[in-house]
Amino acid sequence: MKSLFKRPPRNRLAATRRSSRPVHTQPPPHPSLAIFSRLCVEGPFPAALALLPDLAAAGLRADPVSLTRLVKLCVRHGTAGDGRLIHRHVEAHGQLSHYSGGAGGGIFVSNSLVSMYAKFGLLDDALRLFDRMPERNVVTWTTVVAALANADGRKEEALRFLVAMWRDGVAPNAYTFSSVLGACGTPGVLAALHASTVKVGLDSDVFVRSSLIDAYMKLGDLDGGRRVFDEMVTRDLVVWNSIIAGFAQSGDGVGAIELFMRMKDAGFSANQGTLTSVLRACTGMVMLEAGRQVHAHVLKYERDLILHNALLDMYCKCGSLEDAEALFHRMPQRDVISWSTMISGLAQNGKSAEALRVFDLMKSEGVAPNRITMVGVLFACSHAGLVEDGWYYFRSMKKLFGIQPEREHHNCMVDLLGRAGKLDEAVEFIRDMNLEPDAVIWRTLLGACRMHKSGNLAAYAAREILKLEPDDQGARVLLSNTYADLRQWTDAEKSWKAMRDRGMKKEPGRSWIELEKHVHVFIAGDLSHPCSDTIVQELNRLIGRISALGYVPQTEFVLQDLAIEQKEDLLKYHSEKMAIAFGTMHAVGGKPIRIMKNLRICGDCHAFAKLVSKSEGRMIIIRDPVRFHHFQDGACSCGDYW
DNA sequence: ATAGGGTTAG
Repeated sequence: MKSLFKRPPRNRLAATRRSSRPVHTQPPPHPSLAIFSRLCVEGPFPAALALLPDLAAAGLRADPVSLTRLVKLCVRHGTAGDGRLIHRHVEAHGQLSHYSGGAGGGIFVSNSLVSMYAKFGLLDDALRLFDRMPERNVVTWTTVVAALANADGRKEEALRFLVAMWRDGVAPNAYTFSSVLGACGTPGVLAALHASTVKVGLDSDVFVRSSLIDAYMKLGDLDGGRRVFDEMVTRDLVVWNSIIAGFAQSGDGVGAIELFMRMKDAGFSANQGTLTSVLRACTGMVMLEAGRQVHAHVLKYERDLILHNALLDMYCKCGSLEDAEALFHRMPQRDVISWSTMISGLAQNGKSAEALRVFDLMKSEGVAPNRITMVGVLFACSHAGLVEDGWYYFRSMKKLFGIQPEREHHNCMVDLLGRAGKLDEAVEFIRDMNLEPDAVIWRTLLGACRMHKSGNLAAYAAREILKLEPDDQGARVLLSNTYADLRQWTDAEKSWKAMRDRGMKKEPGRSWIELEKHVHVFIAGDLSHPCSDTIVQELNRLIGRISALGYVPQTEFVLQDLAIEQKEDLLKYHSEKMAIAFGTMHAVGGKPIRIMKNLRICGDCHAFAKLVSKSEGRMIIIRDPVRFHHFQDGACSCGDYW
């Protein structure tokens, strides 16, 4: 150590040759600085922090290594105030340039301060310091780019900073690319950035790859993500997690689970992130049994809230409220998402009163609701016909919780009023709201009109939808049928022609059912399932049994112009009926039959399921895109109100 | 001194 402070013997060749680095002359540090440095290494750290203002007042500069170490400690302990204190020392007497210049490791200090501000979410402070720095290197730029890419609503800025750094002559590295790829808002930008990574030879970096996969998937380009994944030779766990998450999030639960199996074959074991995505895949496919298996692995991670929330949601969306509630009460911590999940889960499963009780409990525990919580609360009101409560929550959410009602909340209100048969009020609500109504709102109104058989208003809503989305086939079909019902044949003919001209095809109804951890898909009118013959036999048997209970096919649910026999045939092979028949054929023990479908259940299938639950003495649970139907002993949890 | 993957609604 001592030699550091001695001038090197200039005239002795051996000595100069031995040291490859130039040796600087340095005076011994001021005693206060020496104490400060020691405190930064050995602690107590508050004492080191307390010393900073005195050092600055005495015009003394703390050494960069110690300061950087202190900044890191502030980040670790979450003490942003202390971070600011260090920043003040750095800026005292105009010394910022010393702590952000290239030589002597000074820039490490400023970079760590920028990073500190970013980690505390104090982005504007980070940017202010960034602007004041006389020099910036790739780390400085990357820190800011990453912070902007991760903050919501500032993705374009992240891209602008990337361009600016490029122009400033600082080349992005793998850190920069892996951060900025998440900020791509369009396929074009992503393609350009992907090309850049190739050009600078960084596209084989695993961090860059996993970000690429994630970016493609988030933009809905599953094939793009898959291509990057397939091209990889060495994958790590995060890469696997990225692709699995991408599939799970885009609704391909089967694909996600297949990849998960491959991941295990490749010798990786799941971590919390993997399990969360696998649970989401199970949730999407209503794979309760598979989800339960995952639950066994979740037990190791008792403190992981995200994972537990995913598990909770899986039980809710698989219609198993007993499991959901048991888990909810056992969870060591609960955050807004846990509460929101439970509230929506109860509401969707027809337990609105309980959902509102849980909401009260949430408030009494001091957890602040967010806008998604309020969607669940309003949903609960609307599906229980609690018009007054709904109005109350809608009107007071701003004042009570500081949440401004947005589009989704207005939509809930239209649903609330419409469902309750207050169609005029719903229309009035749409007219008076401060937002321009979109197709979603009109579709909600349309649903209410159908429920309450209000033909004229339905046609009005359908026309509004078609103004905004001319290809909405549901609205088009409904409009044609309304005209037909009203015997307005010219209009009906015009509407049918419009459909033919657009070559519109109805999205086929699909139902999924899990059997022994495999998912079987049924498509309306498609008899290509390997067991189709026996399924048709079983369907006939069920129809025979429920006919005795009064079942008559309700052909008005076929929105096509066909002969009655053809309509009956179409009805008979609705996907959920086939799935129910498949379920009753393979029924074991007293387990409910669980089915998920992509469209909302039609009135005929609803009646069918109710009667089958009675004739077969078995519970049937059907999840449609919006809510659940628990059929038991001839009745449904939705109270025939959906 | 800088980086990638996971949860609620519609």
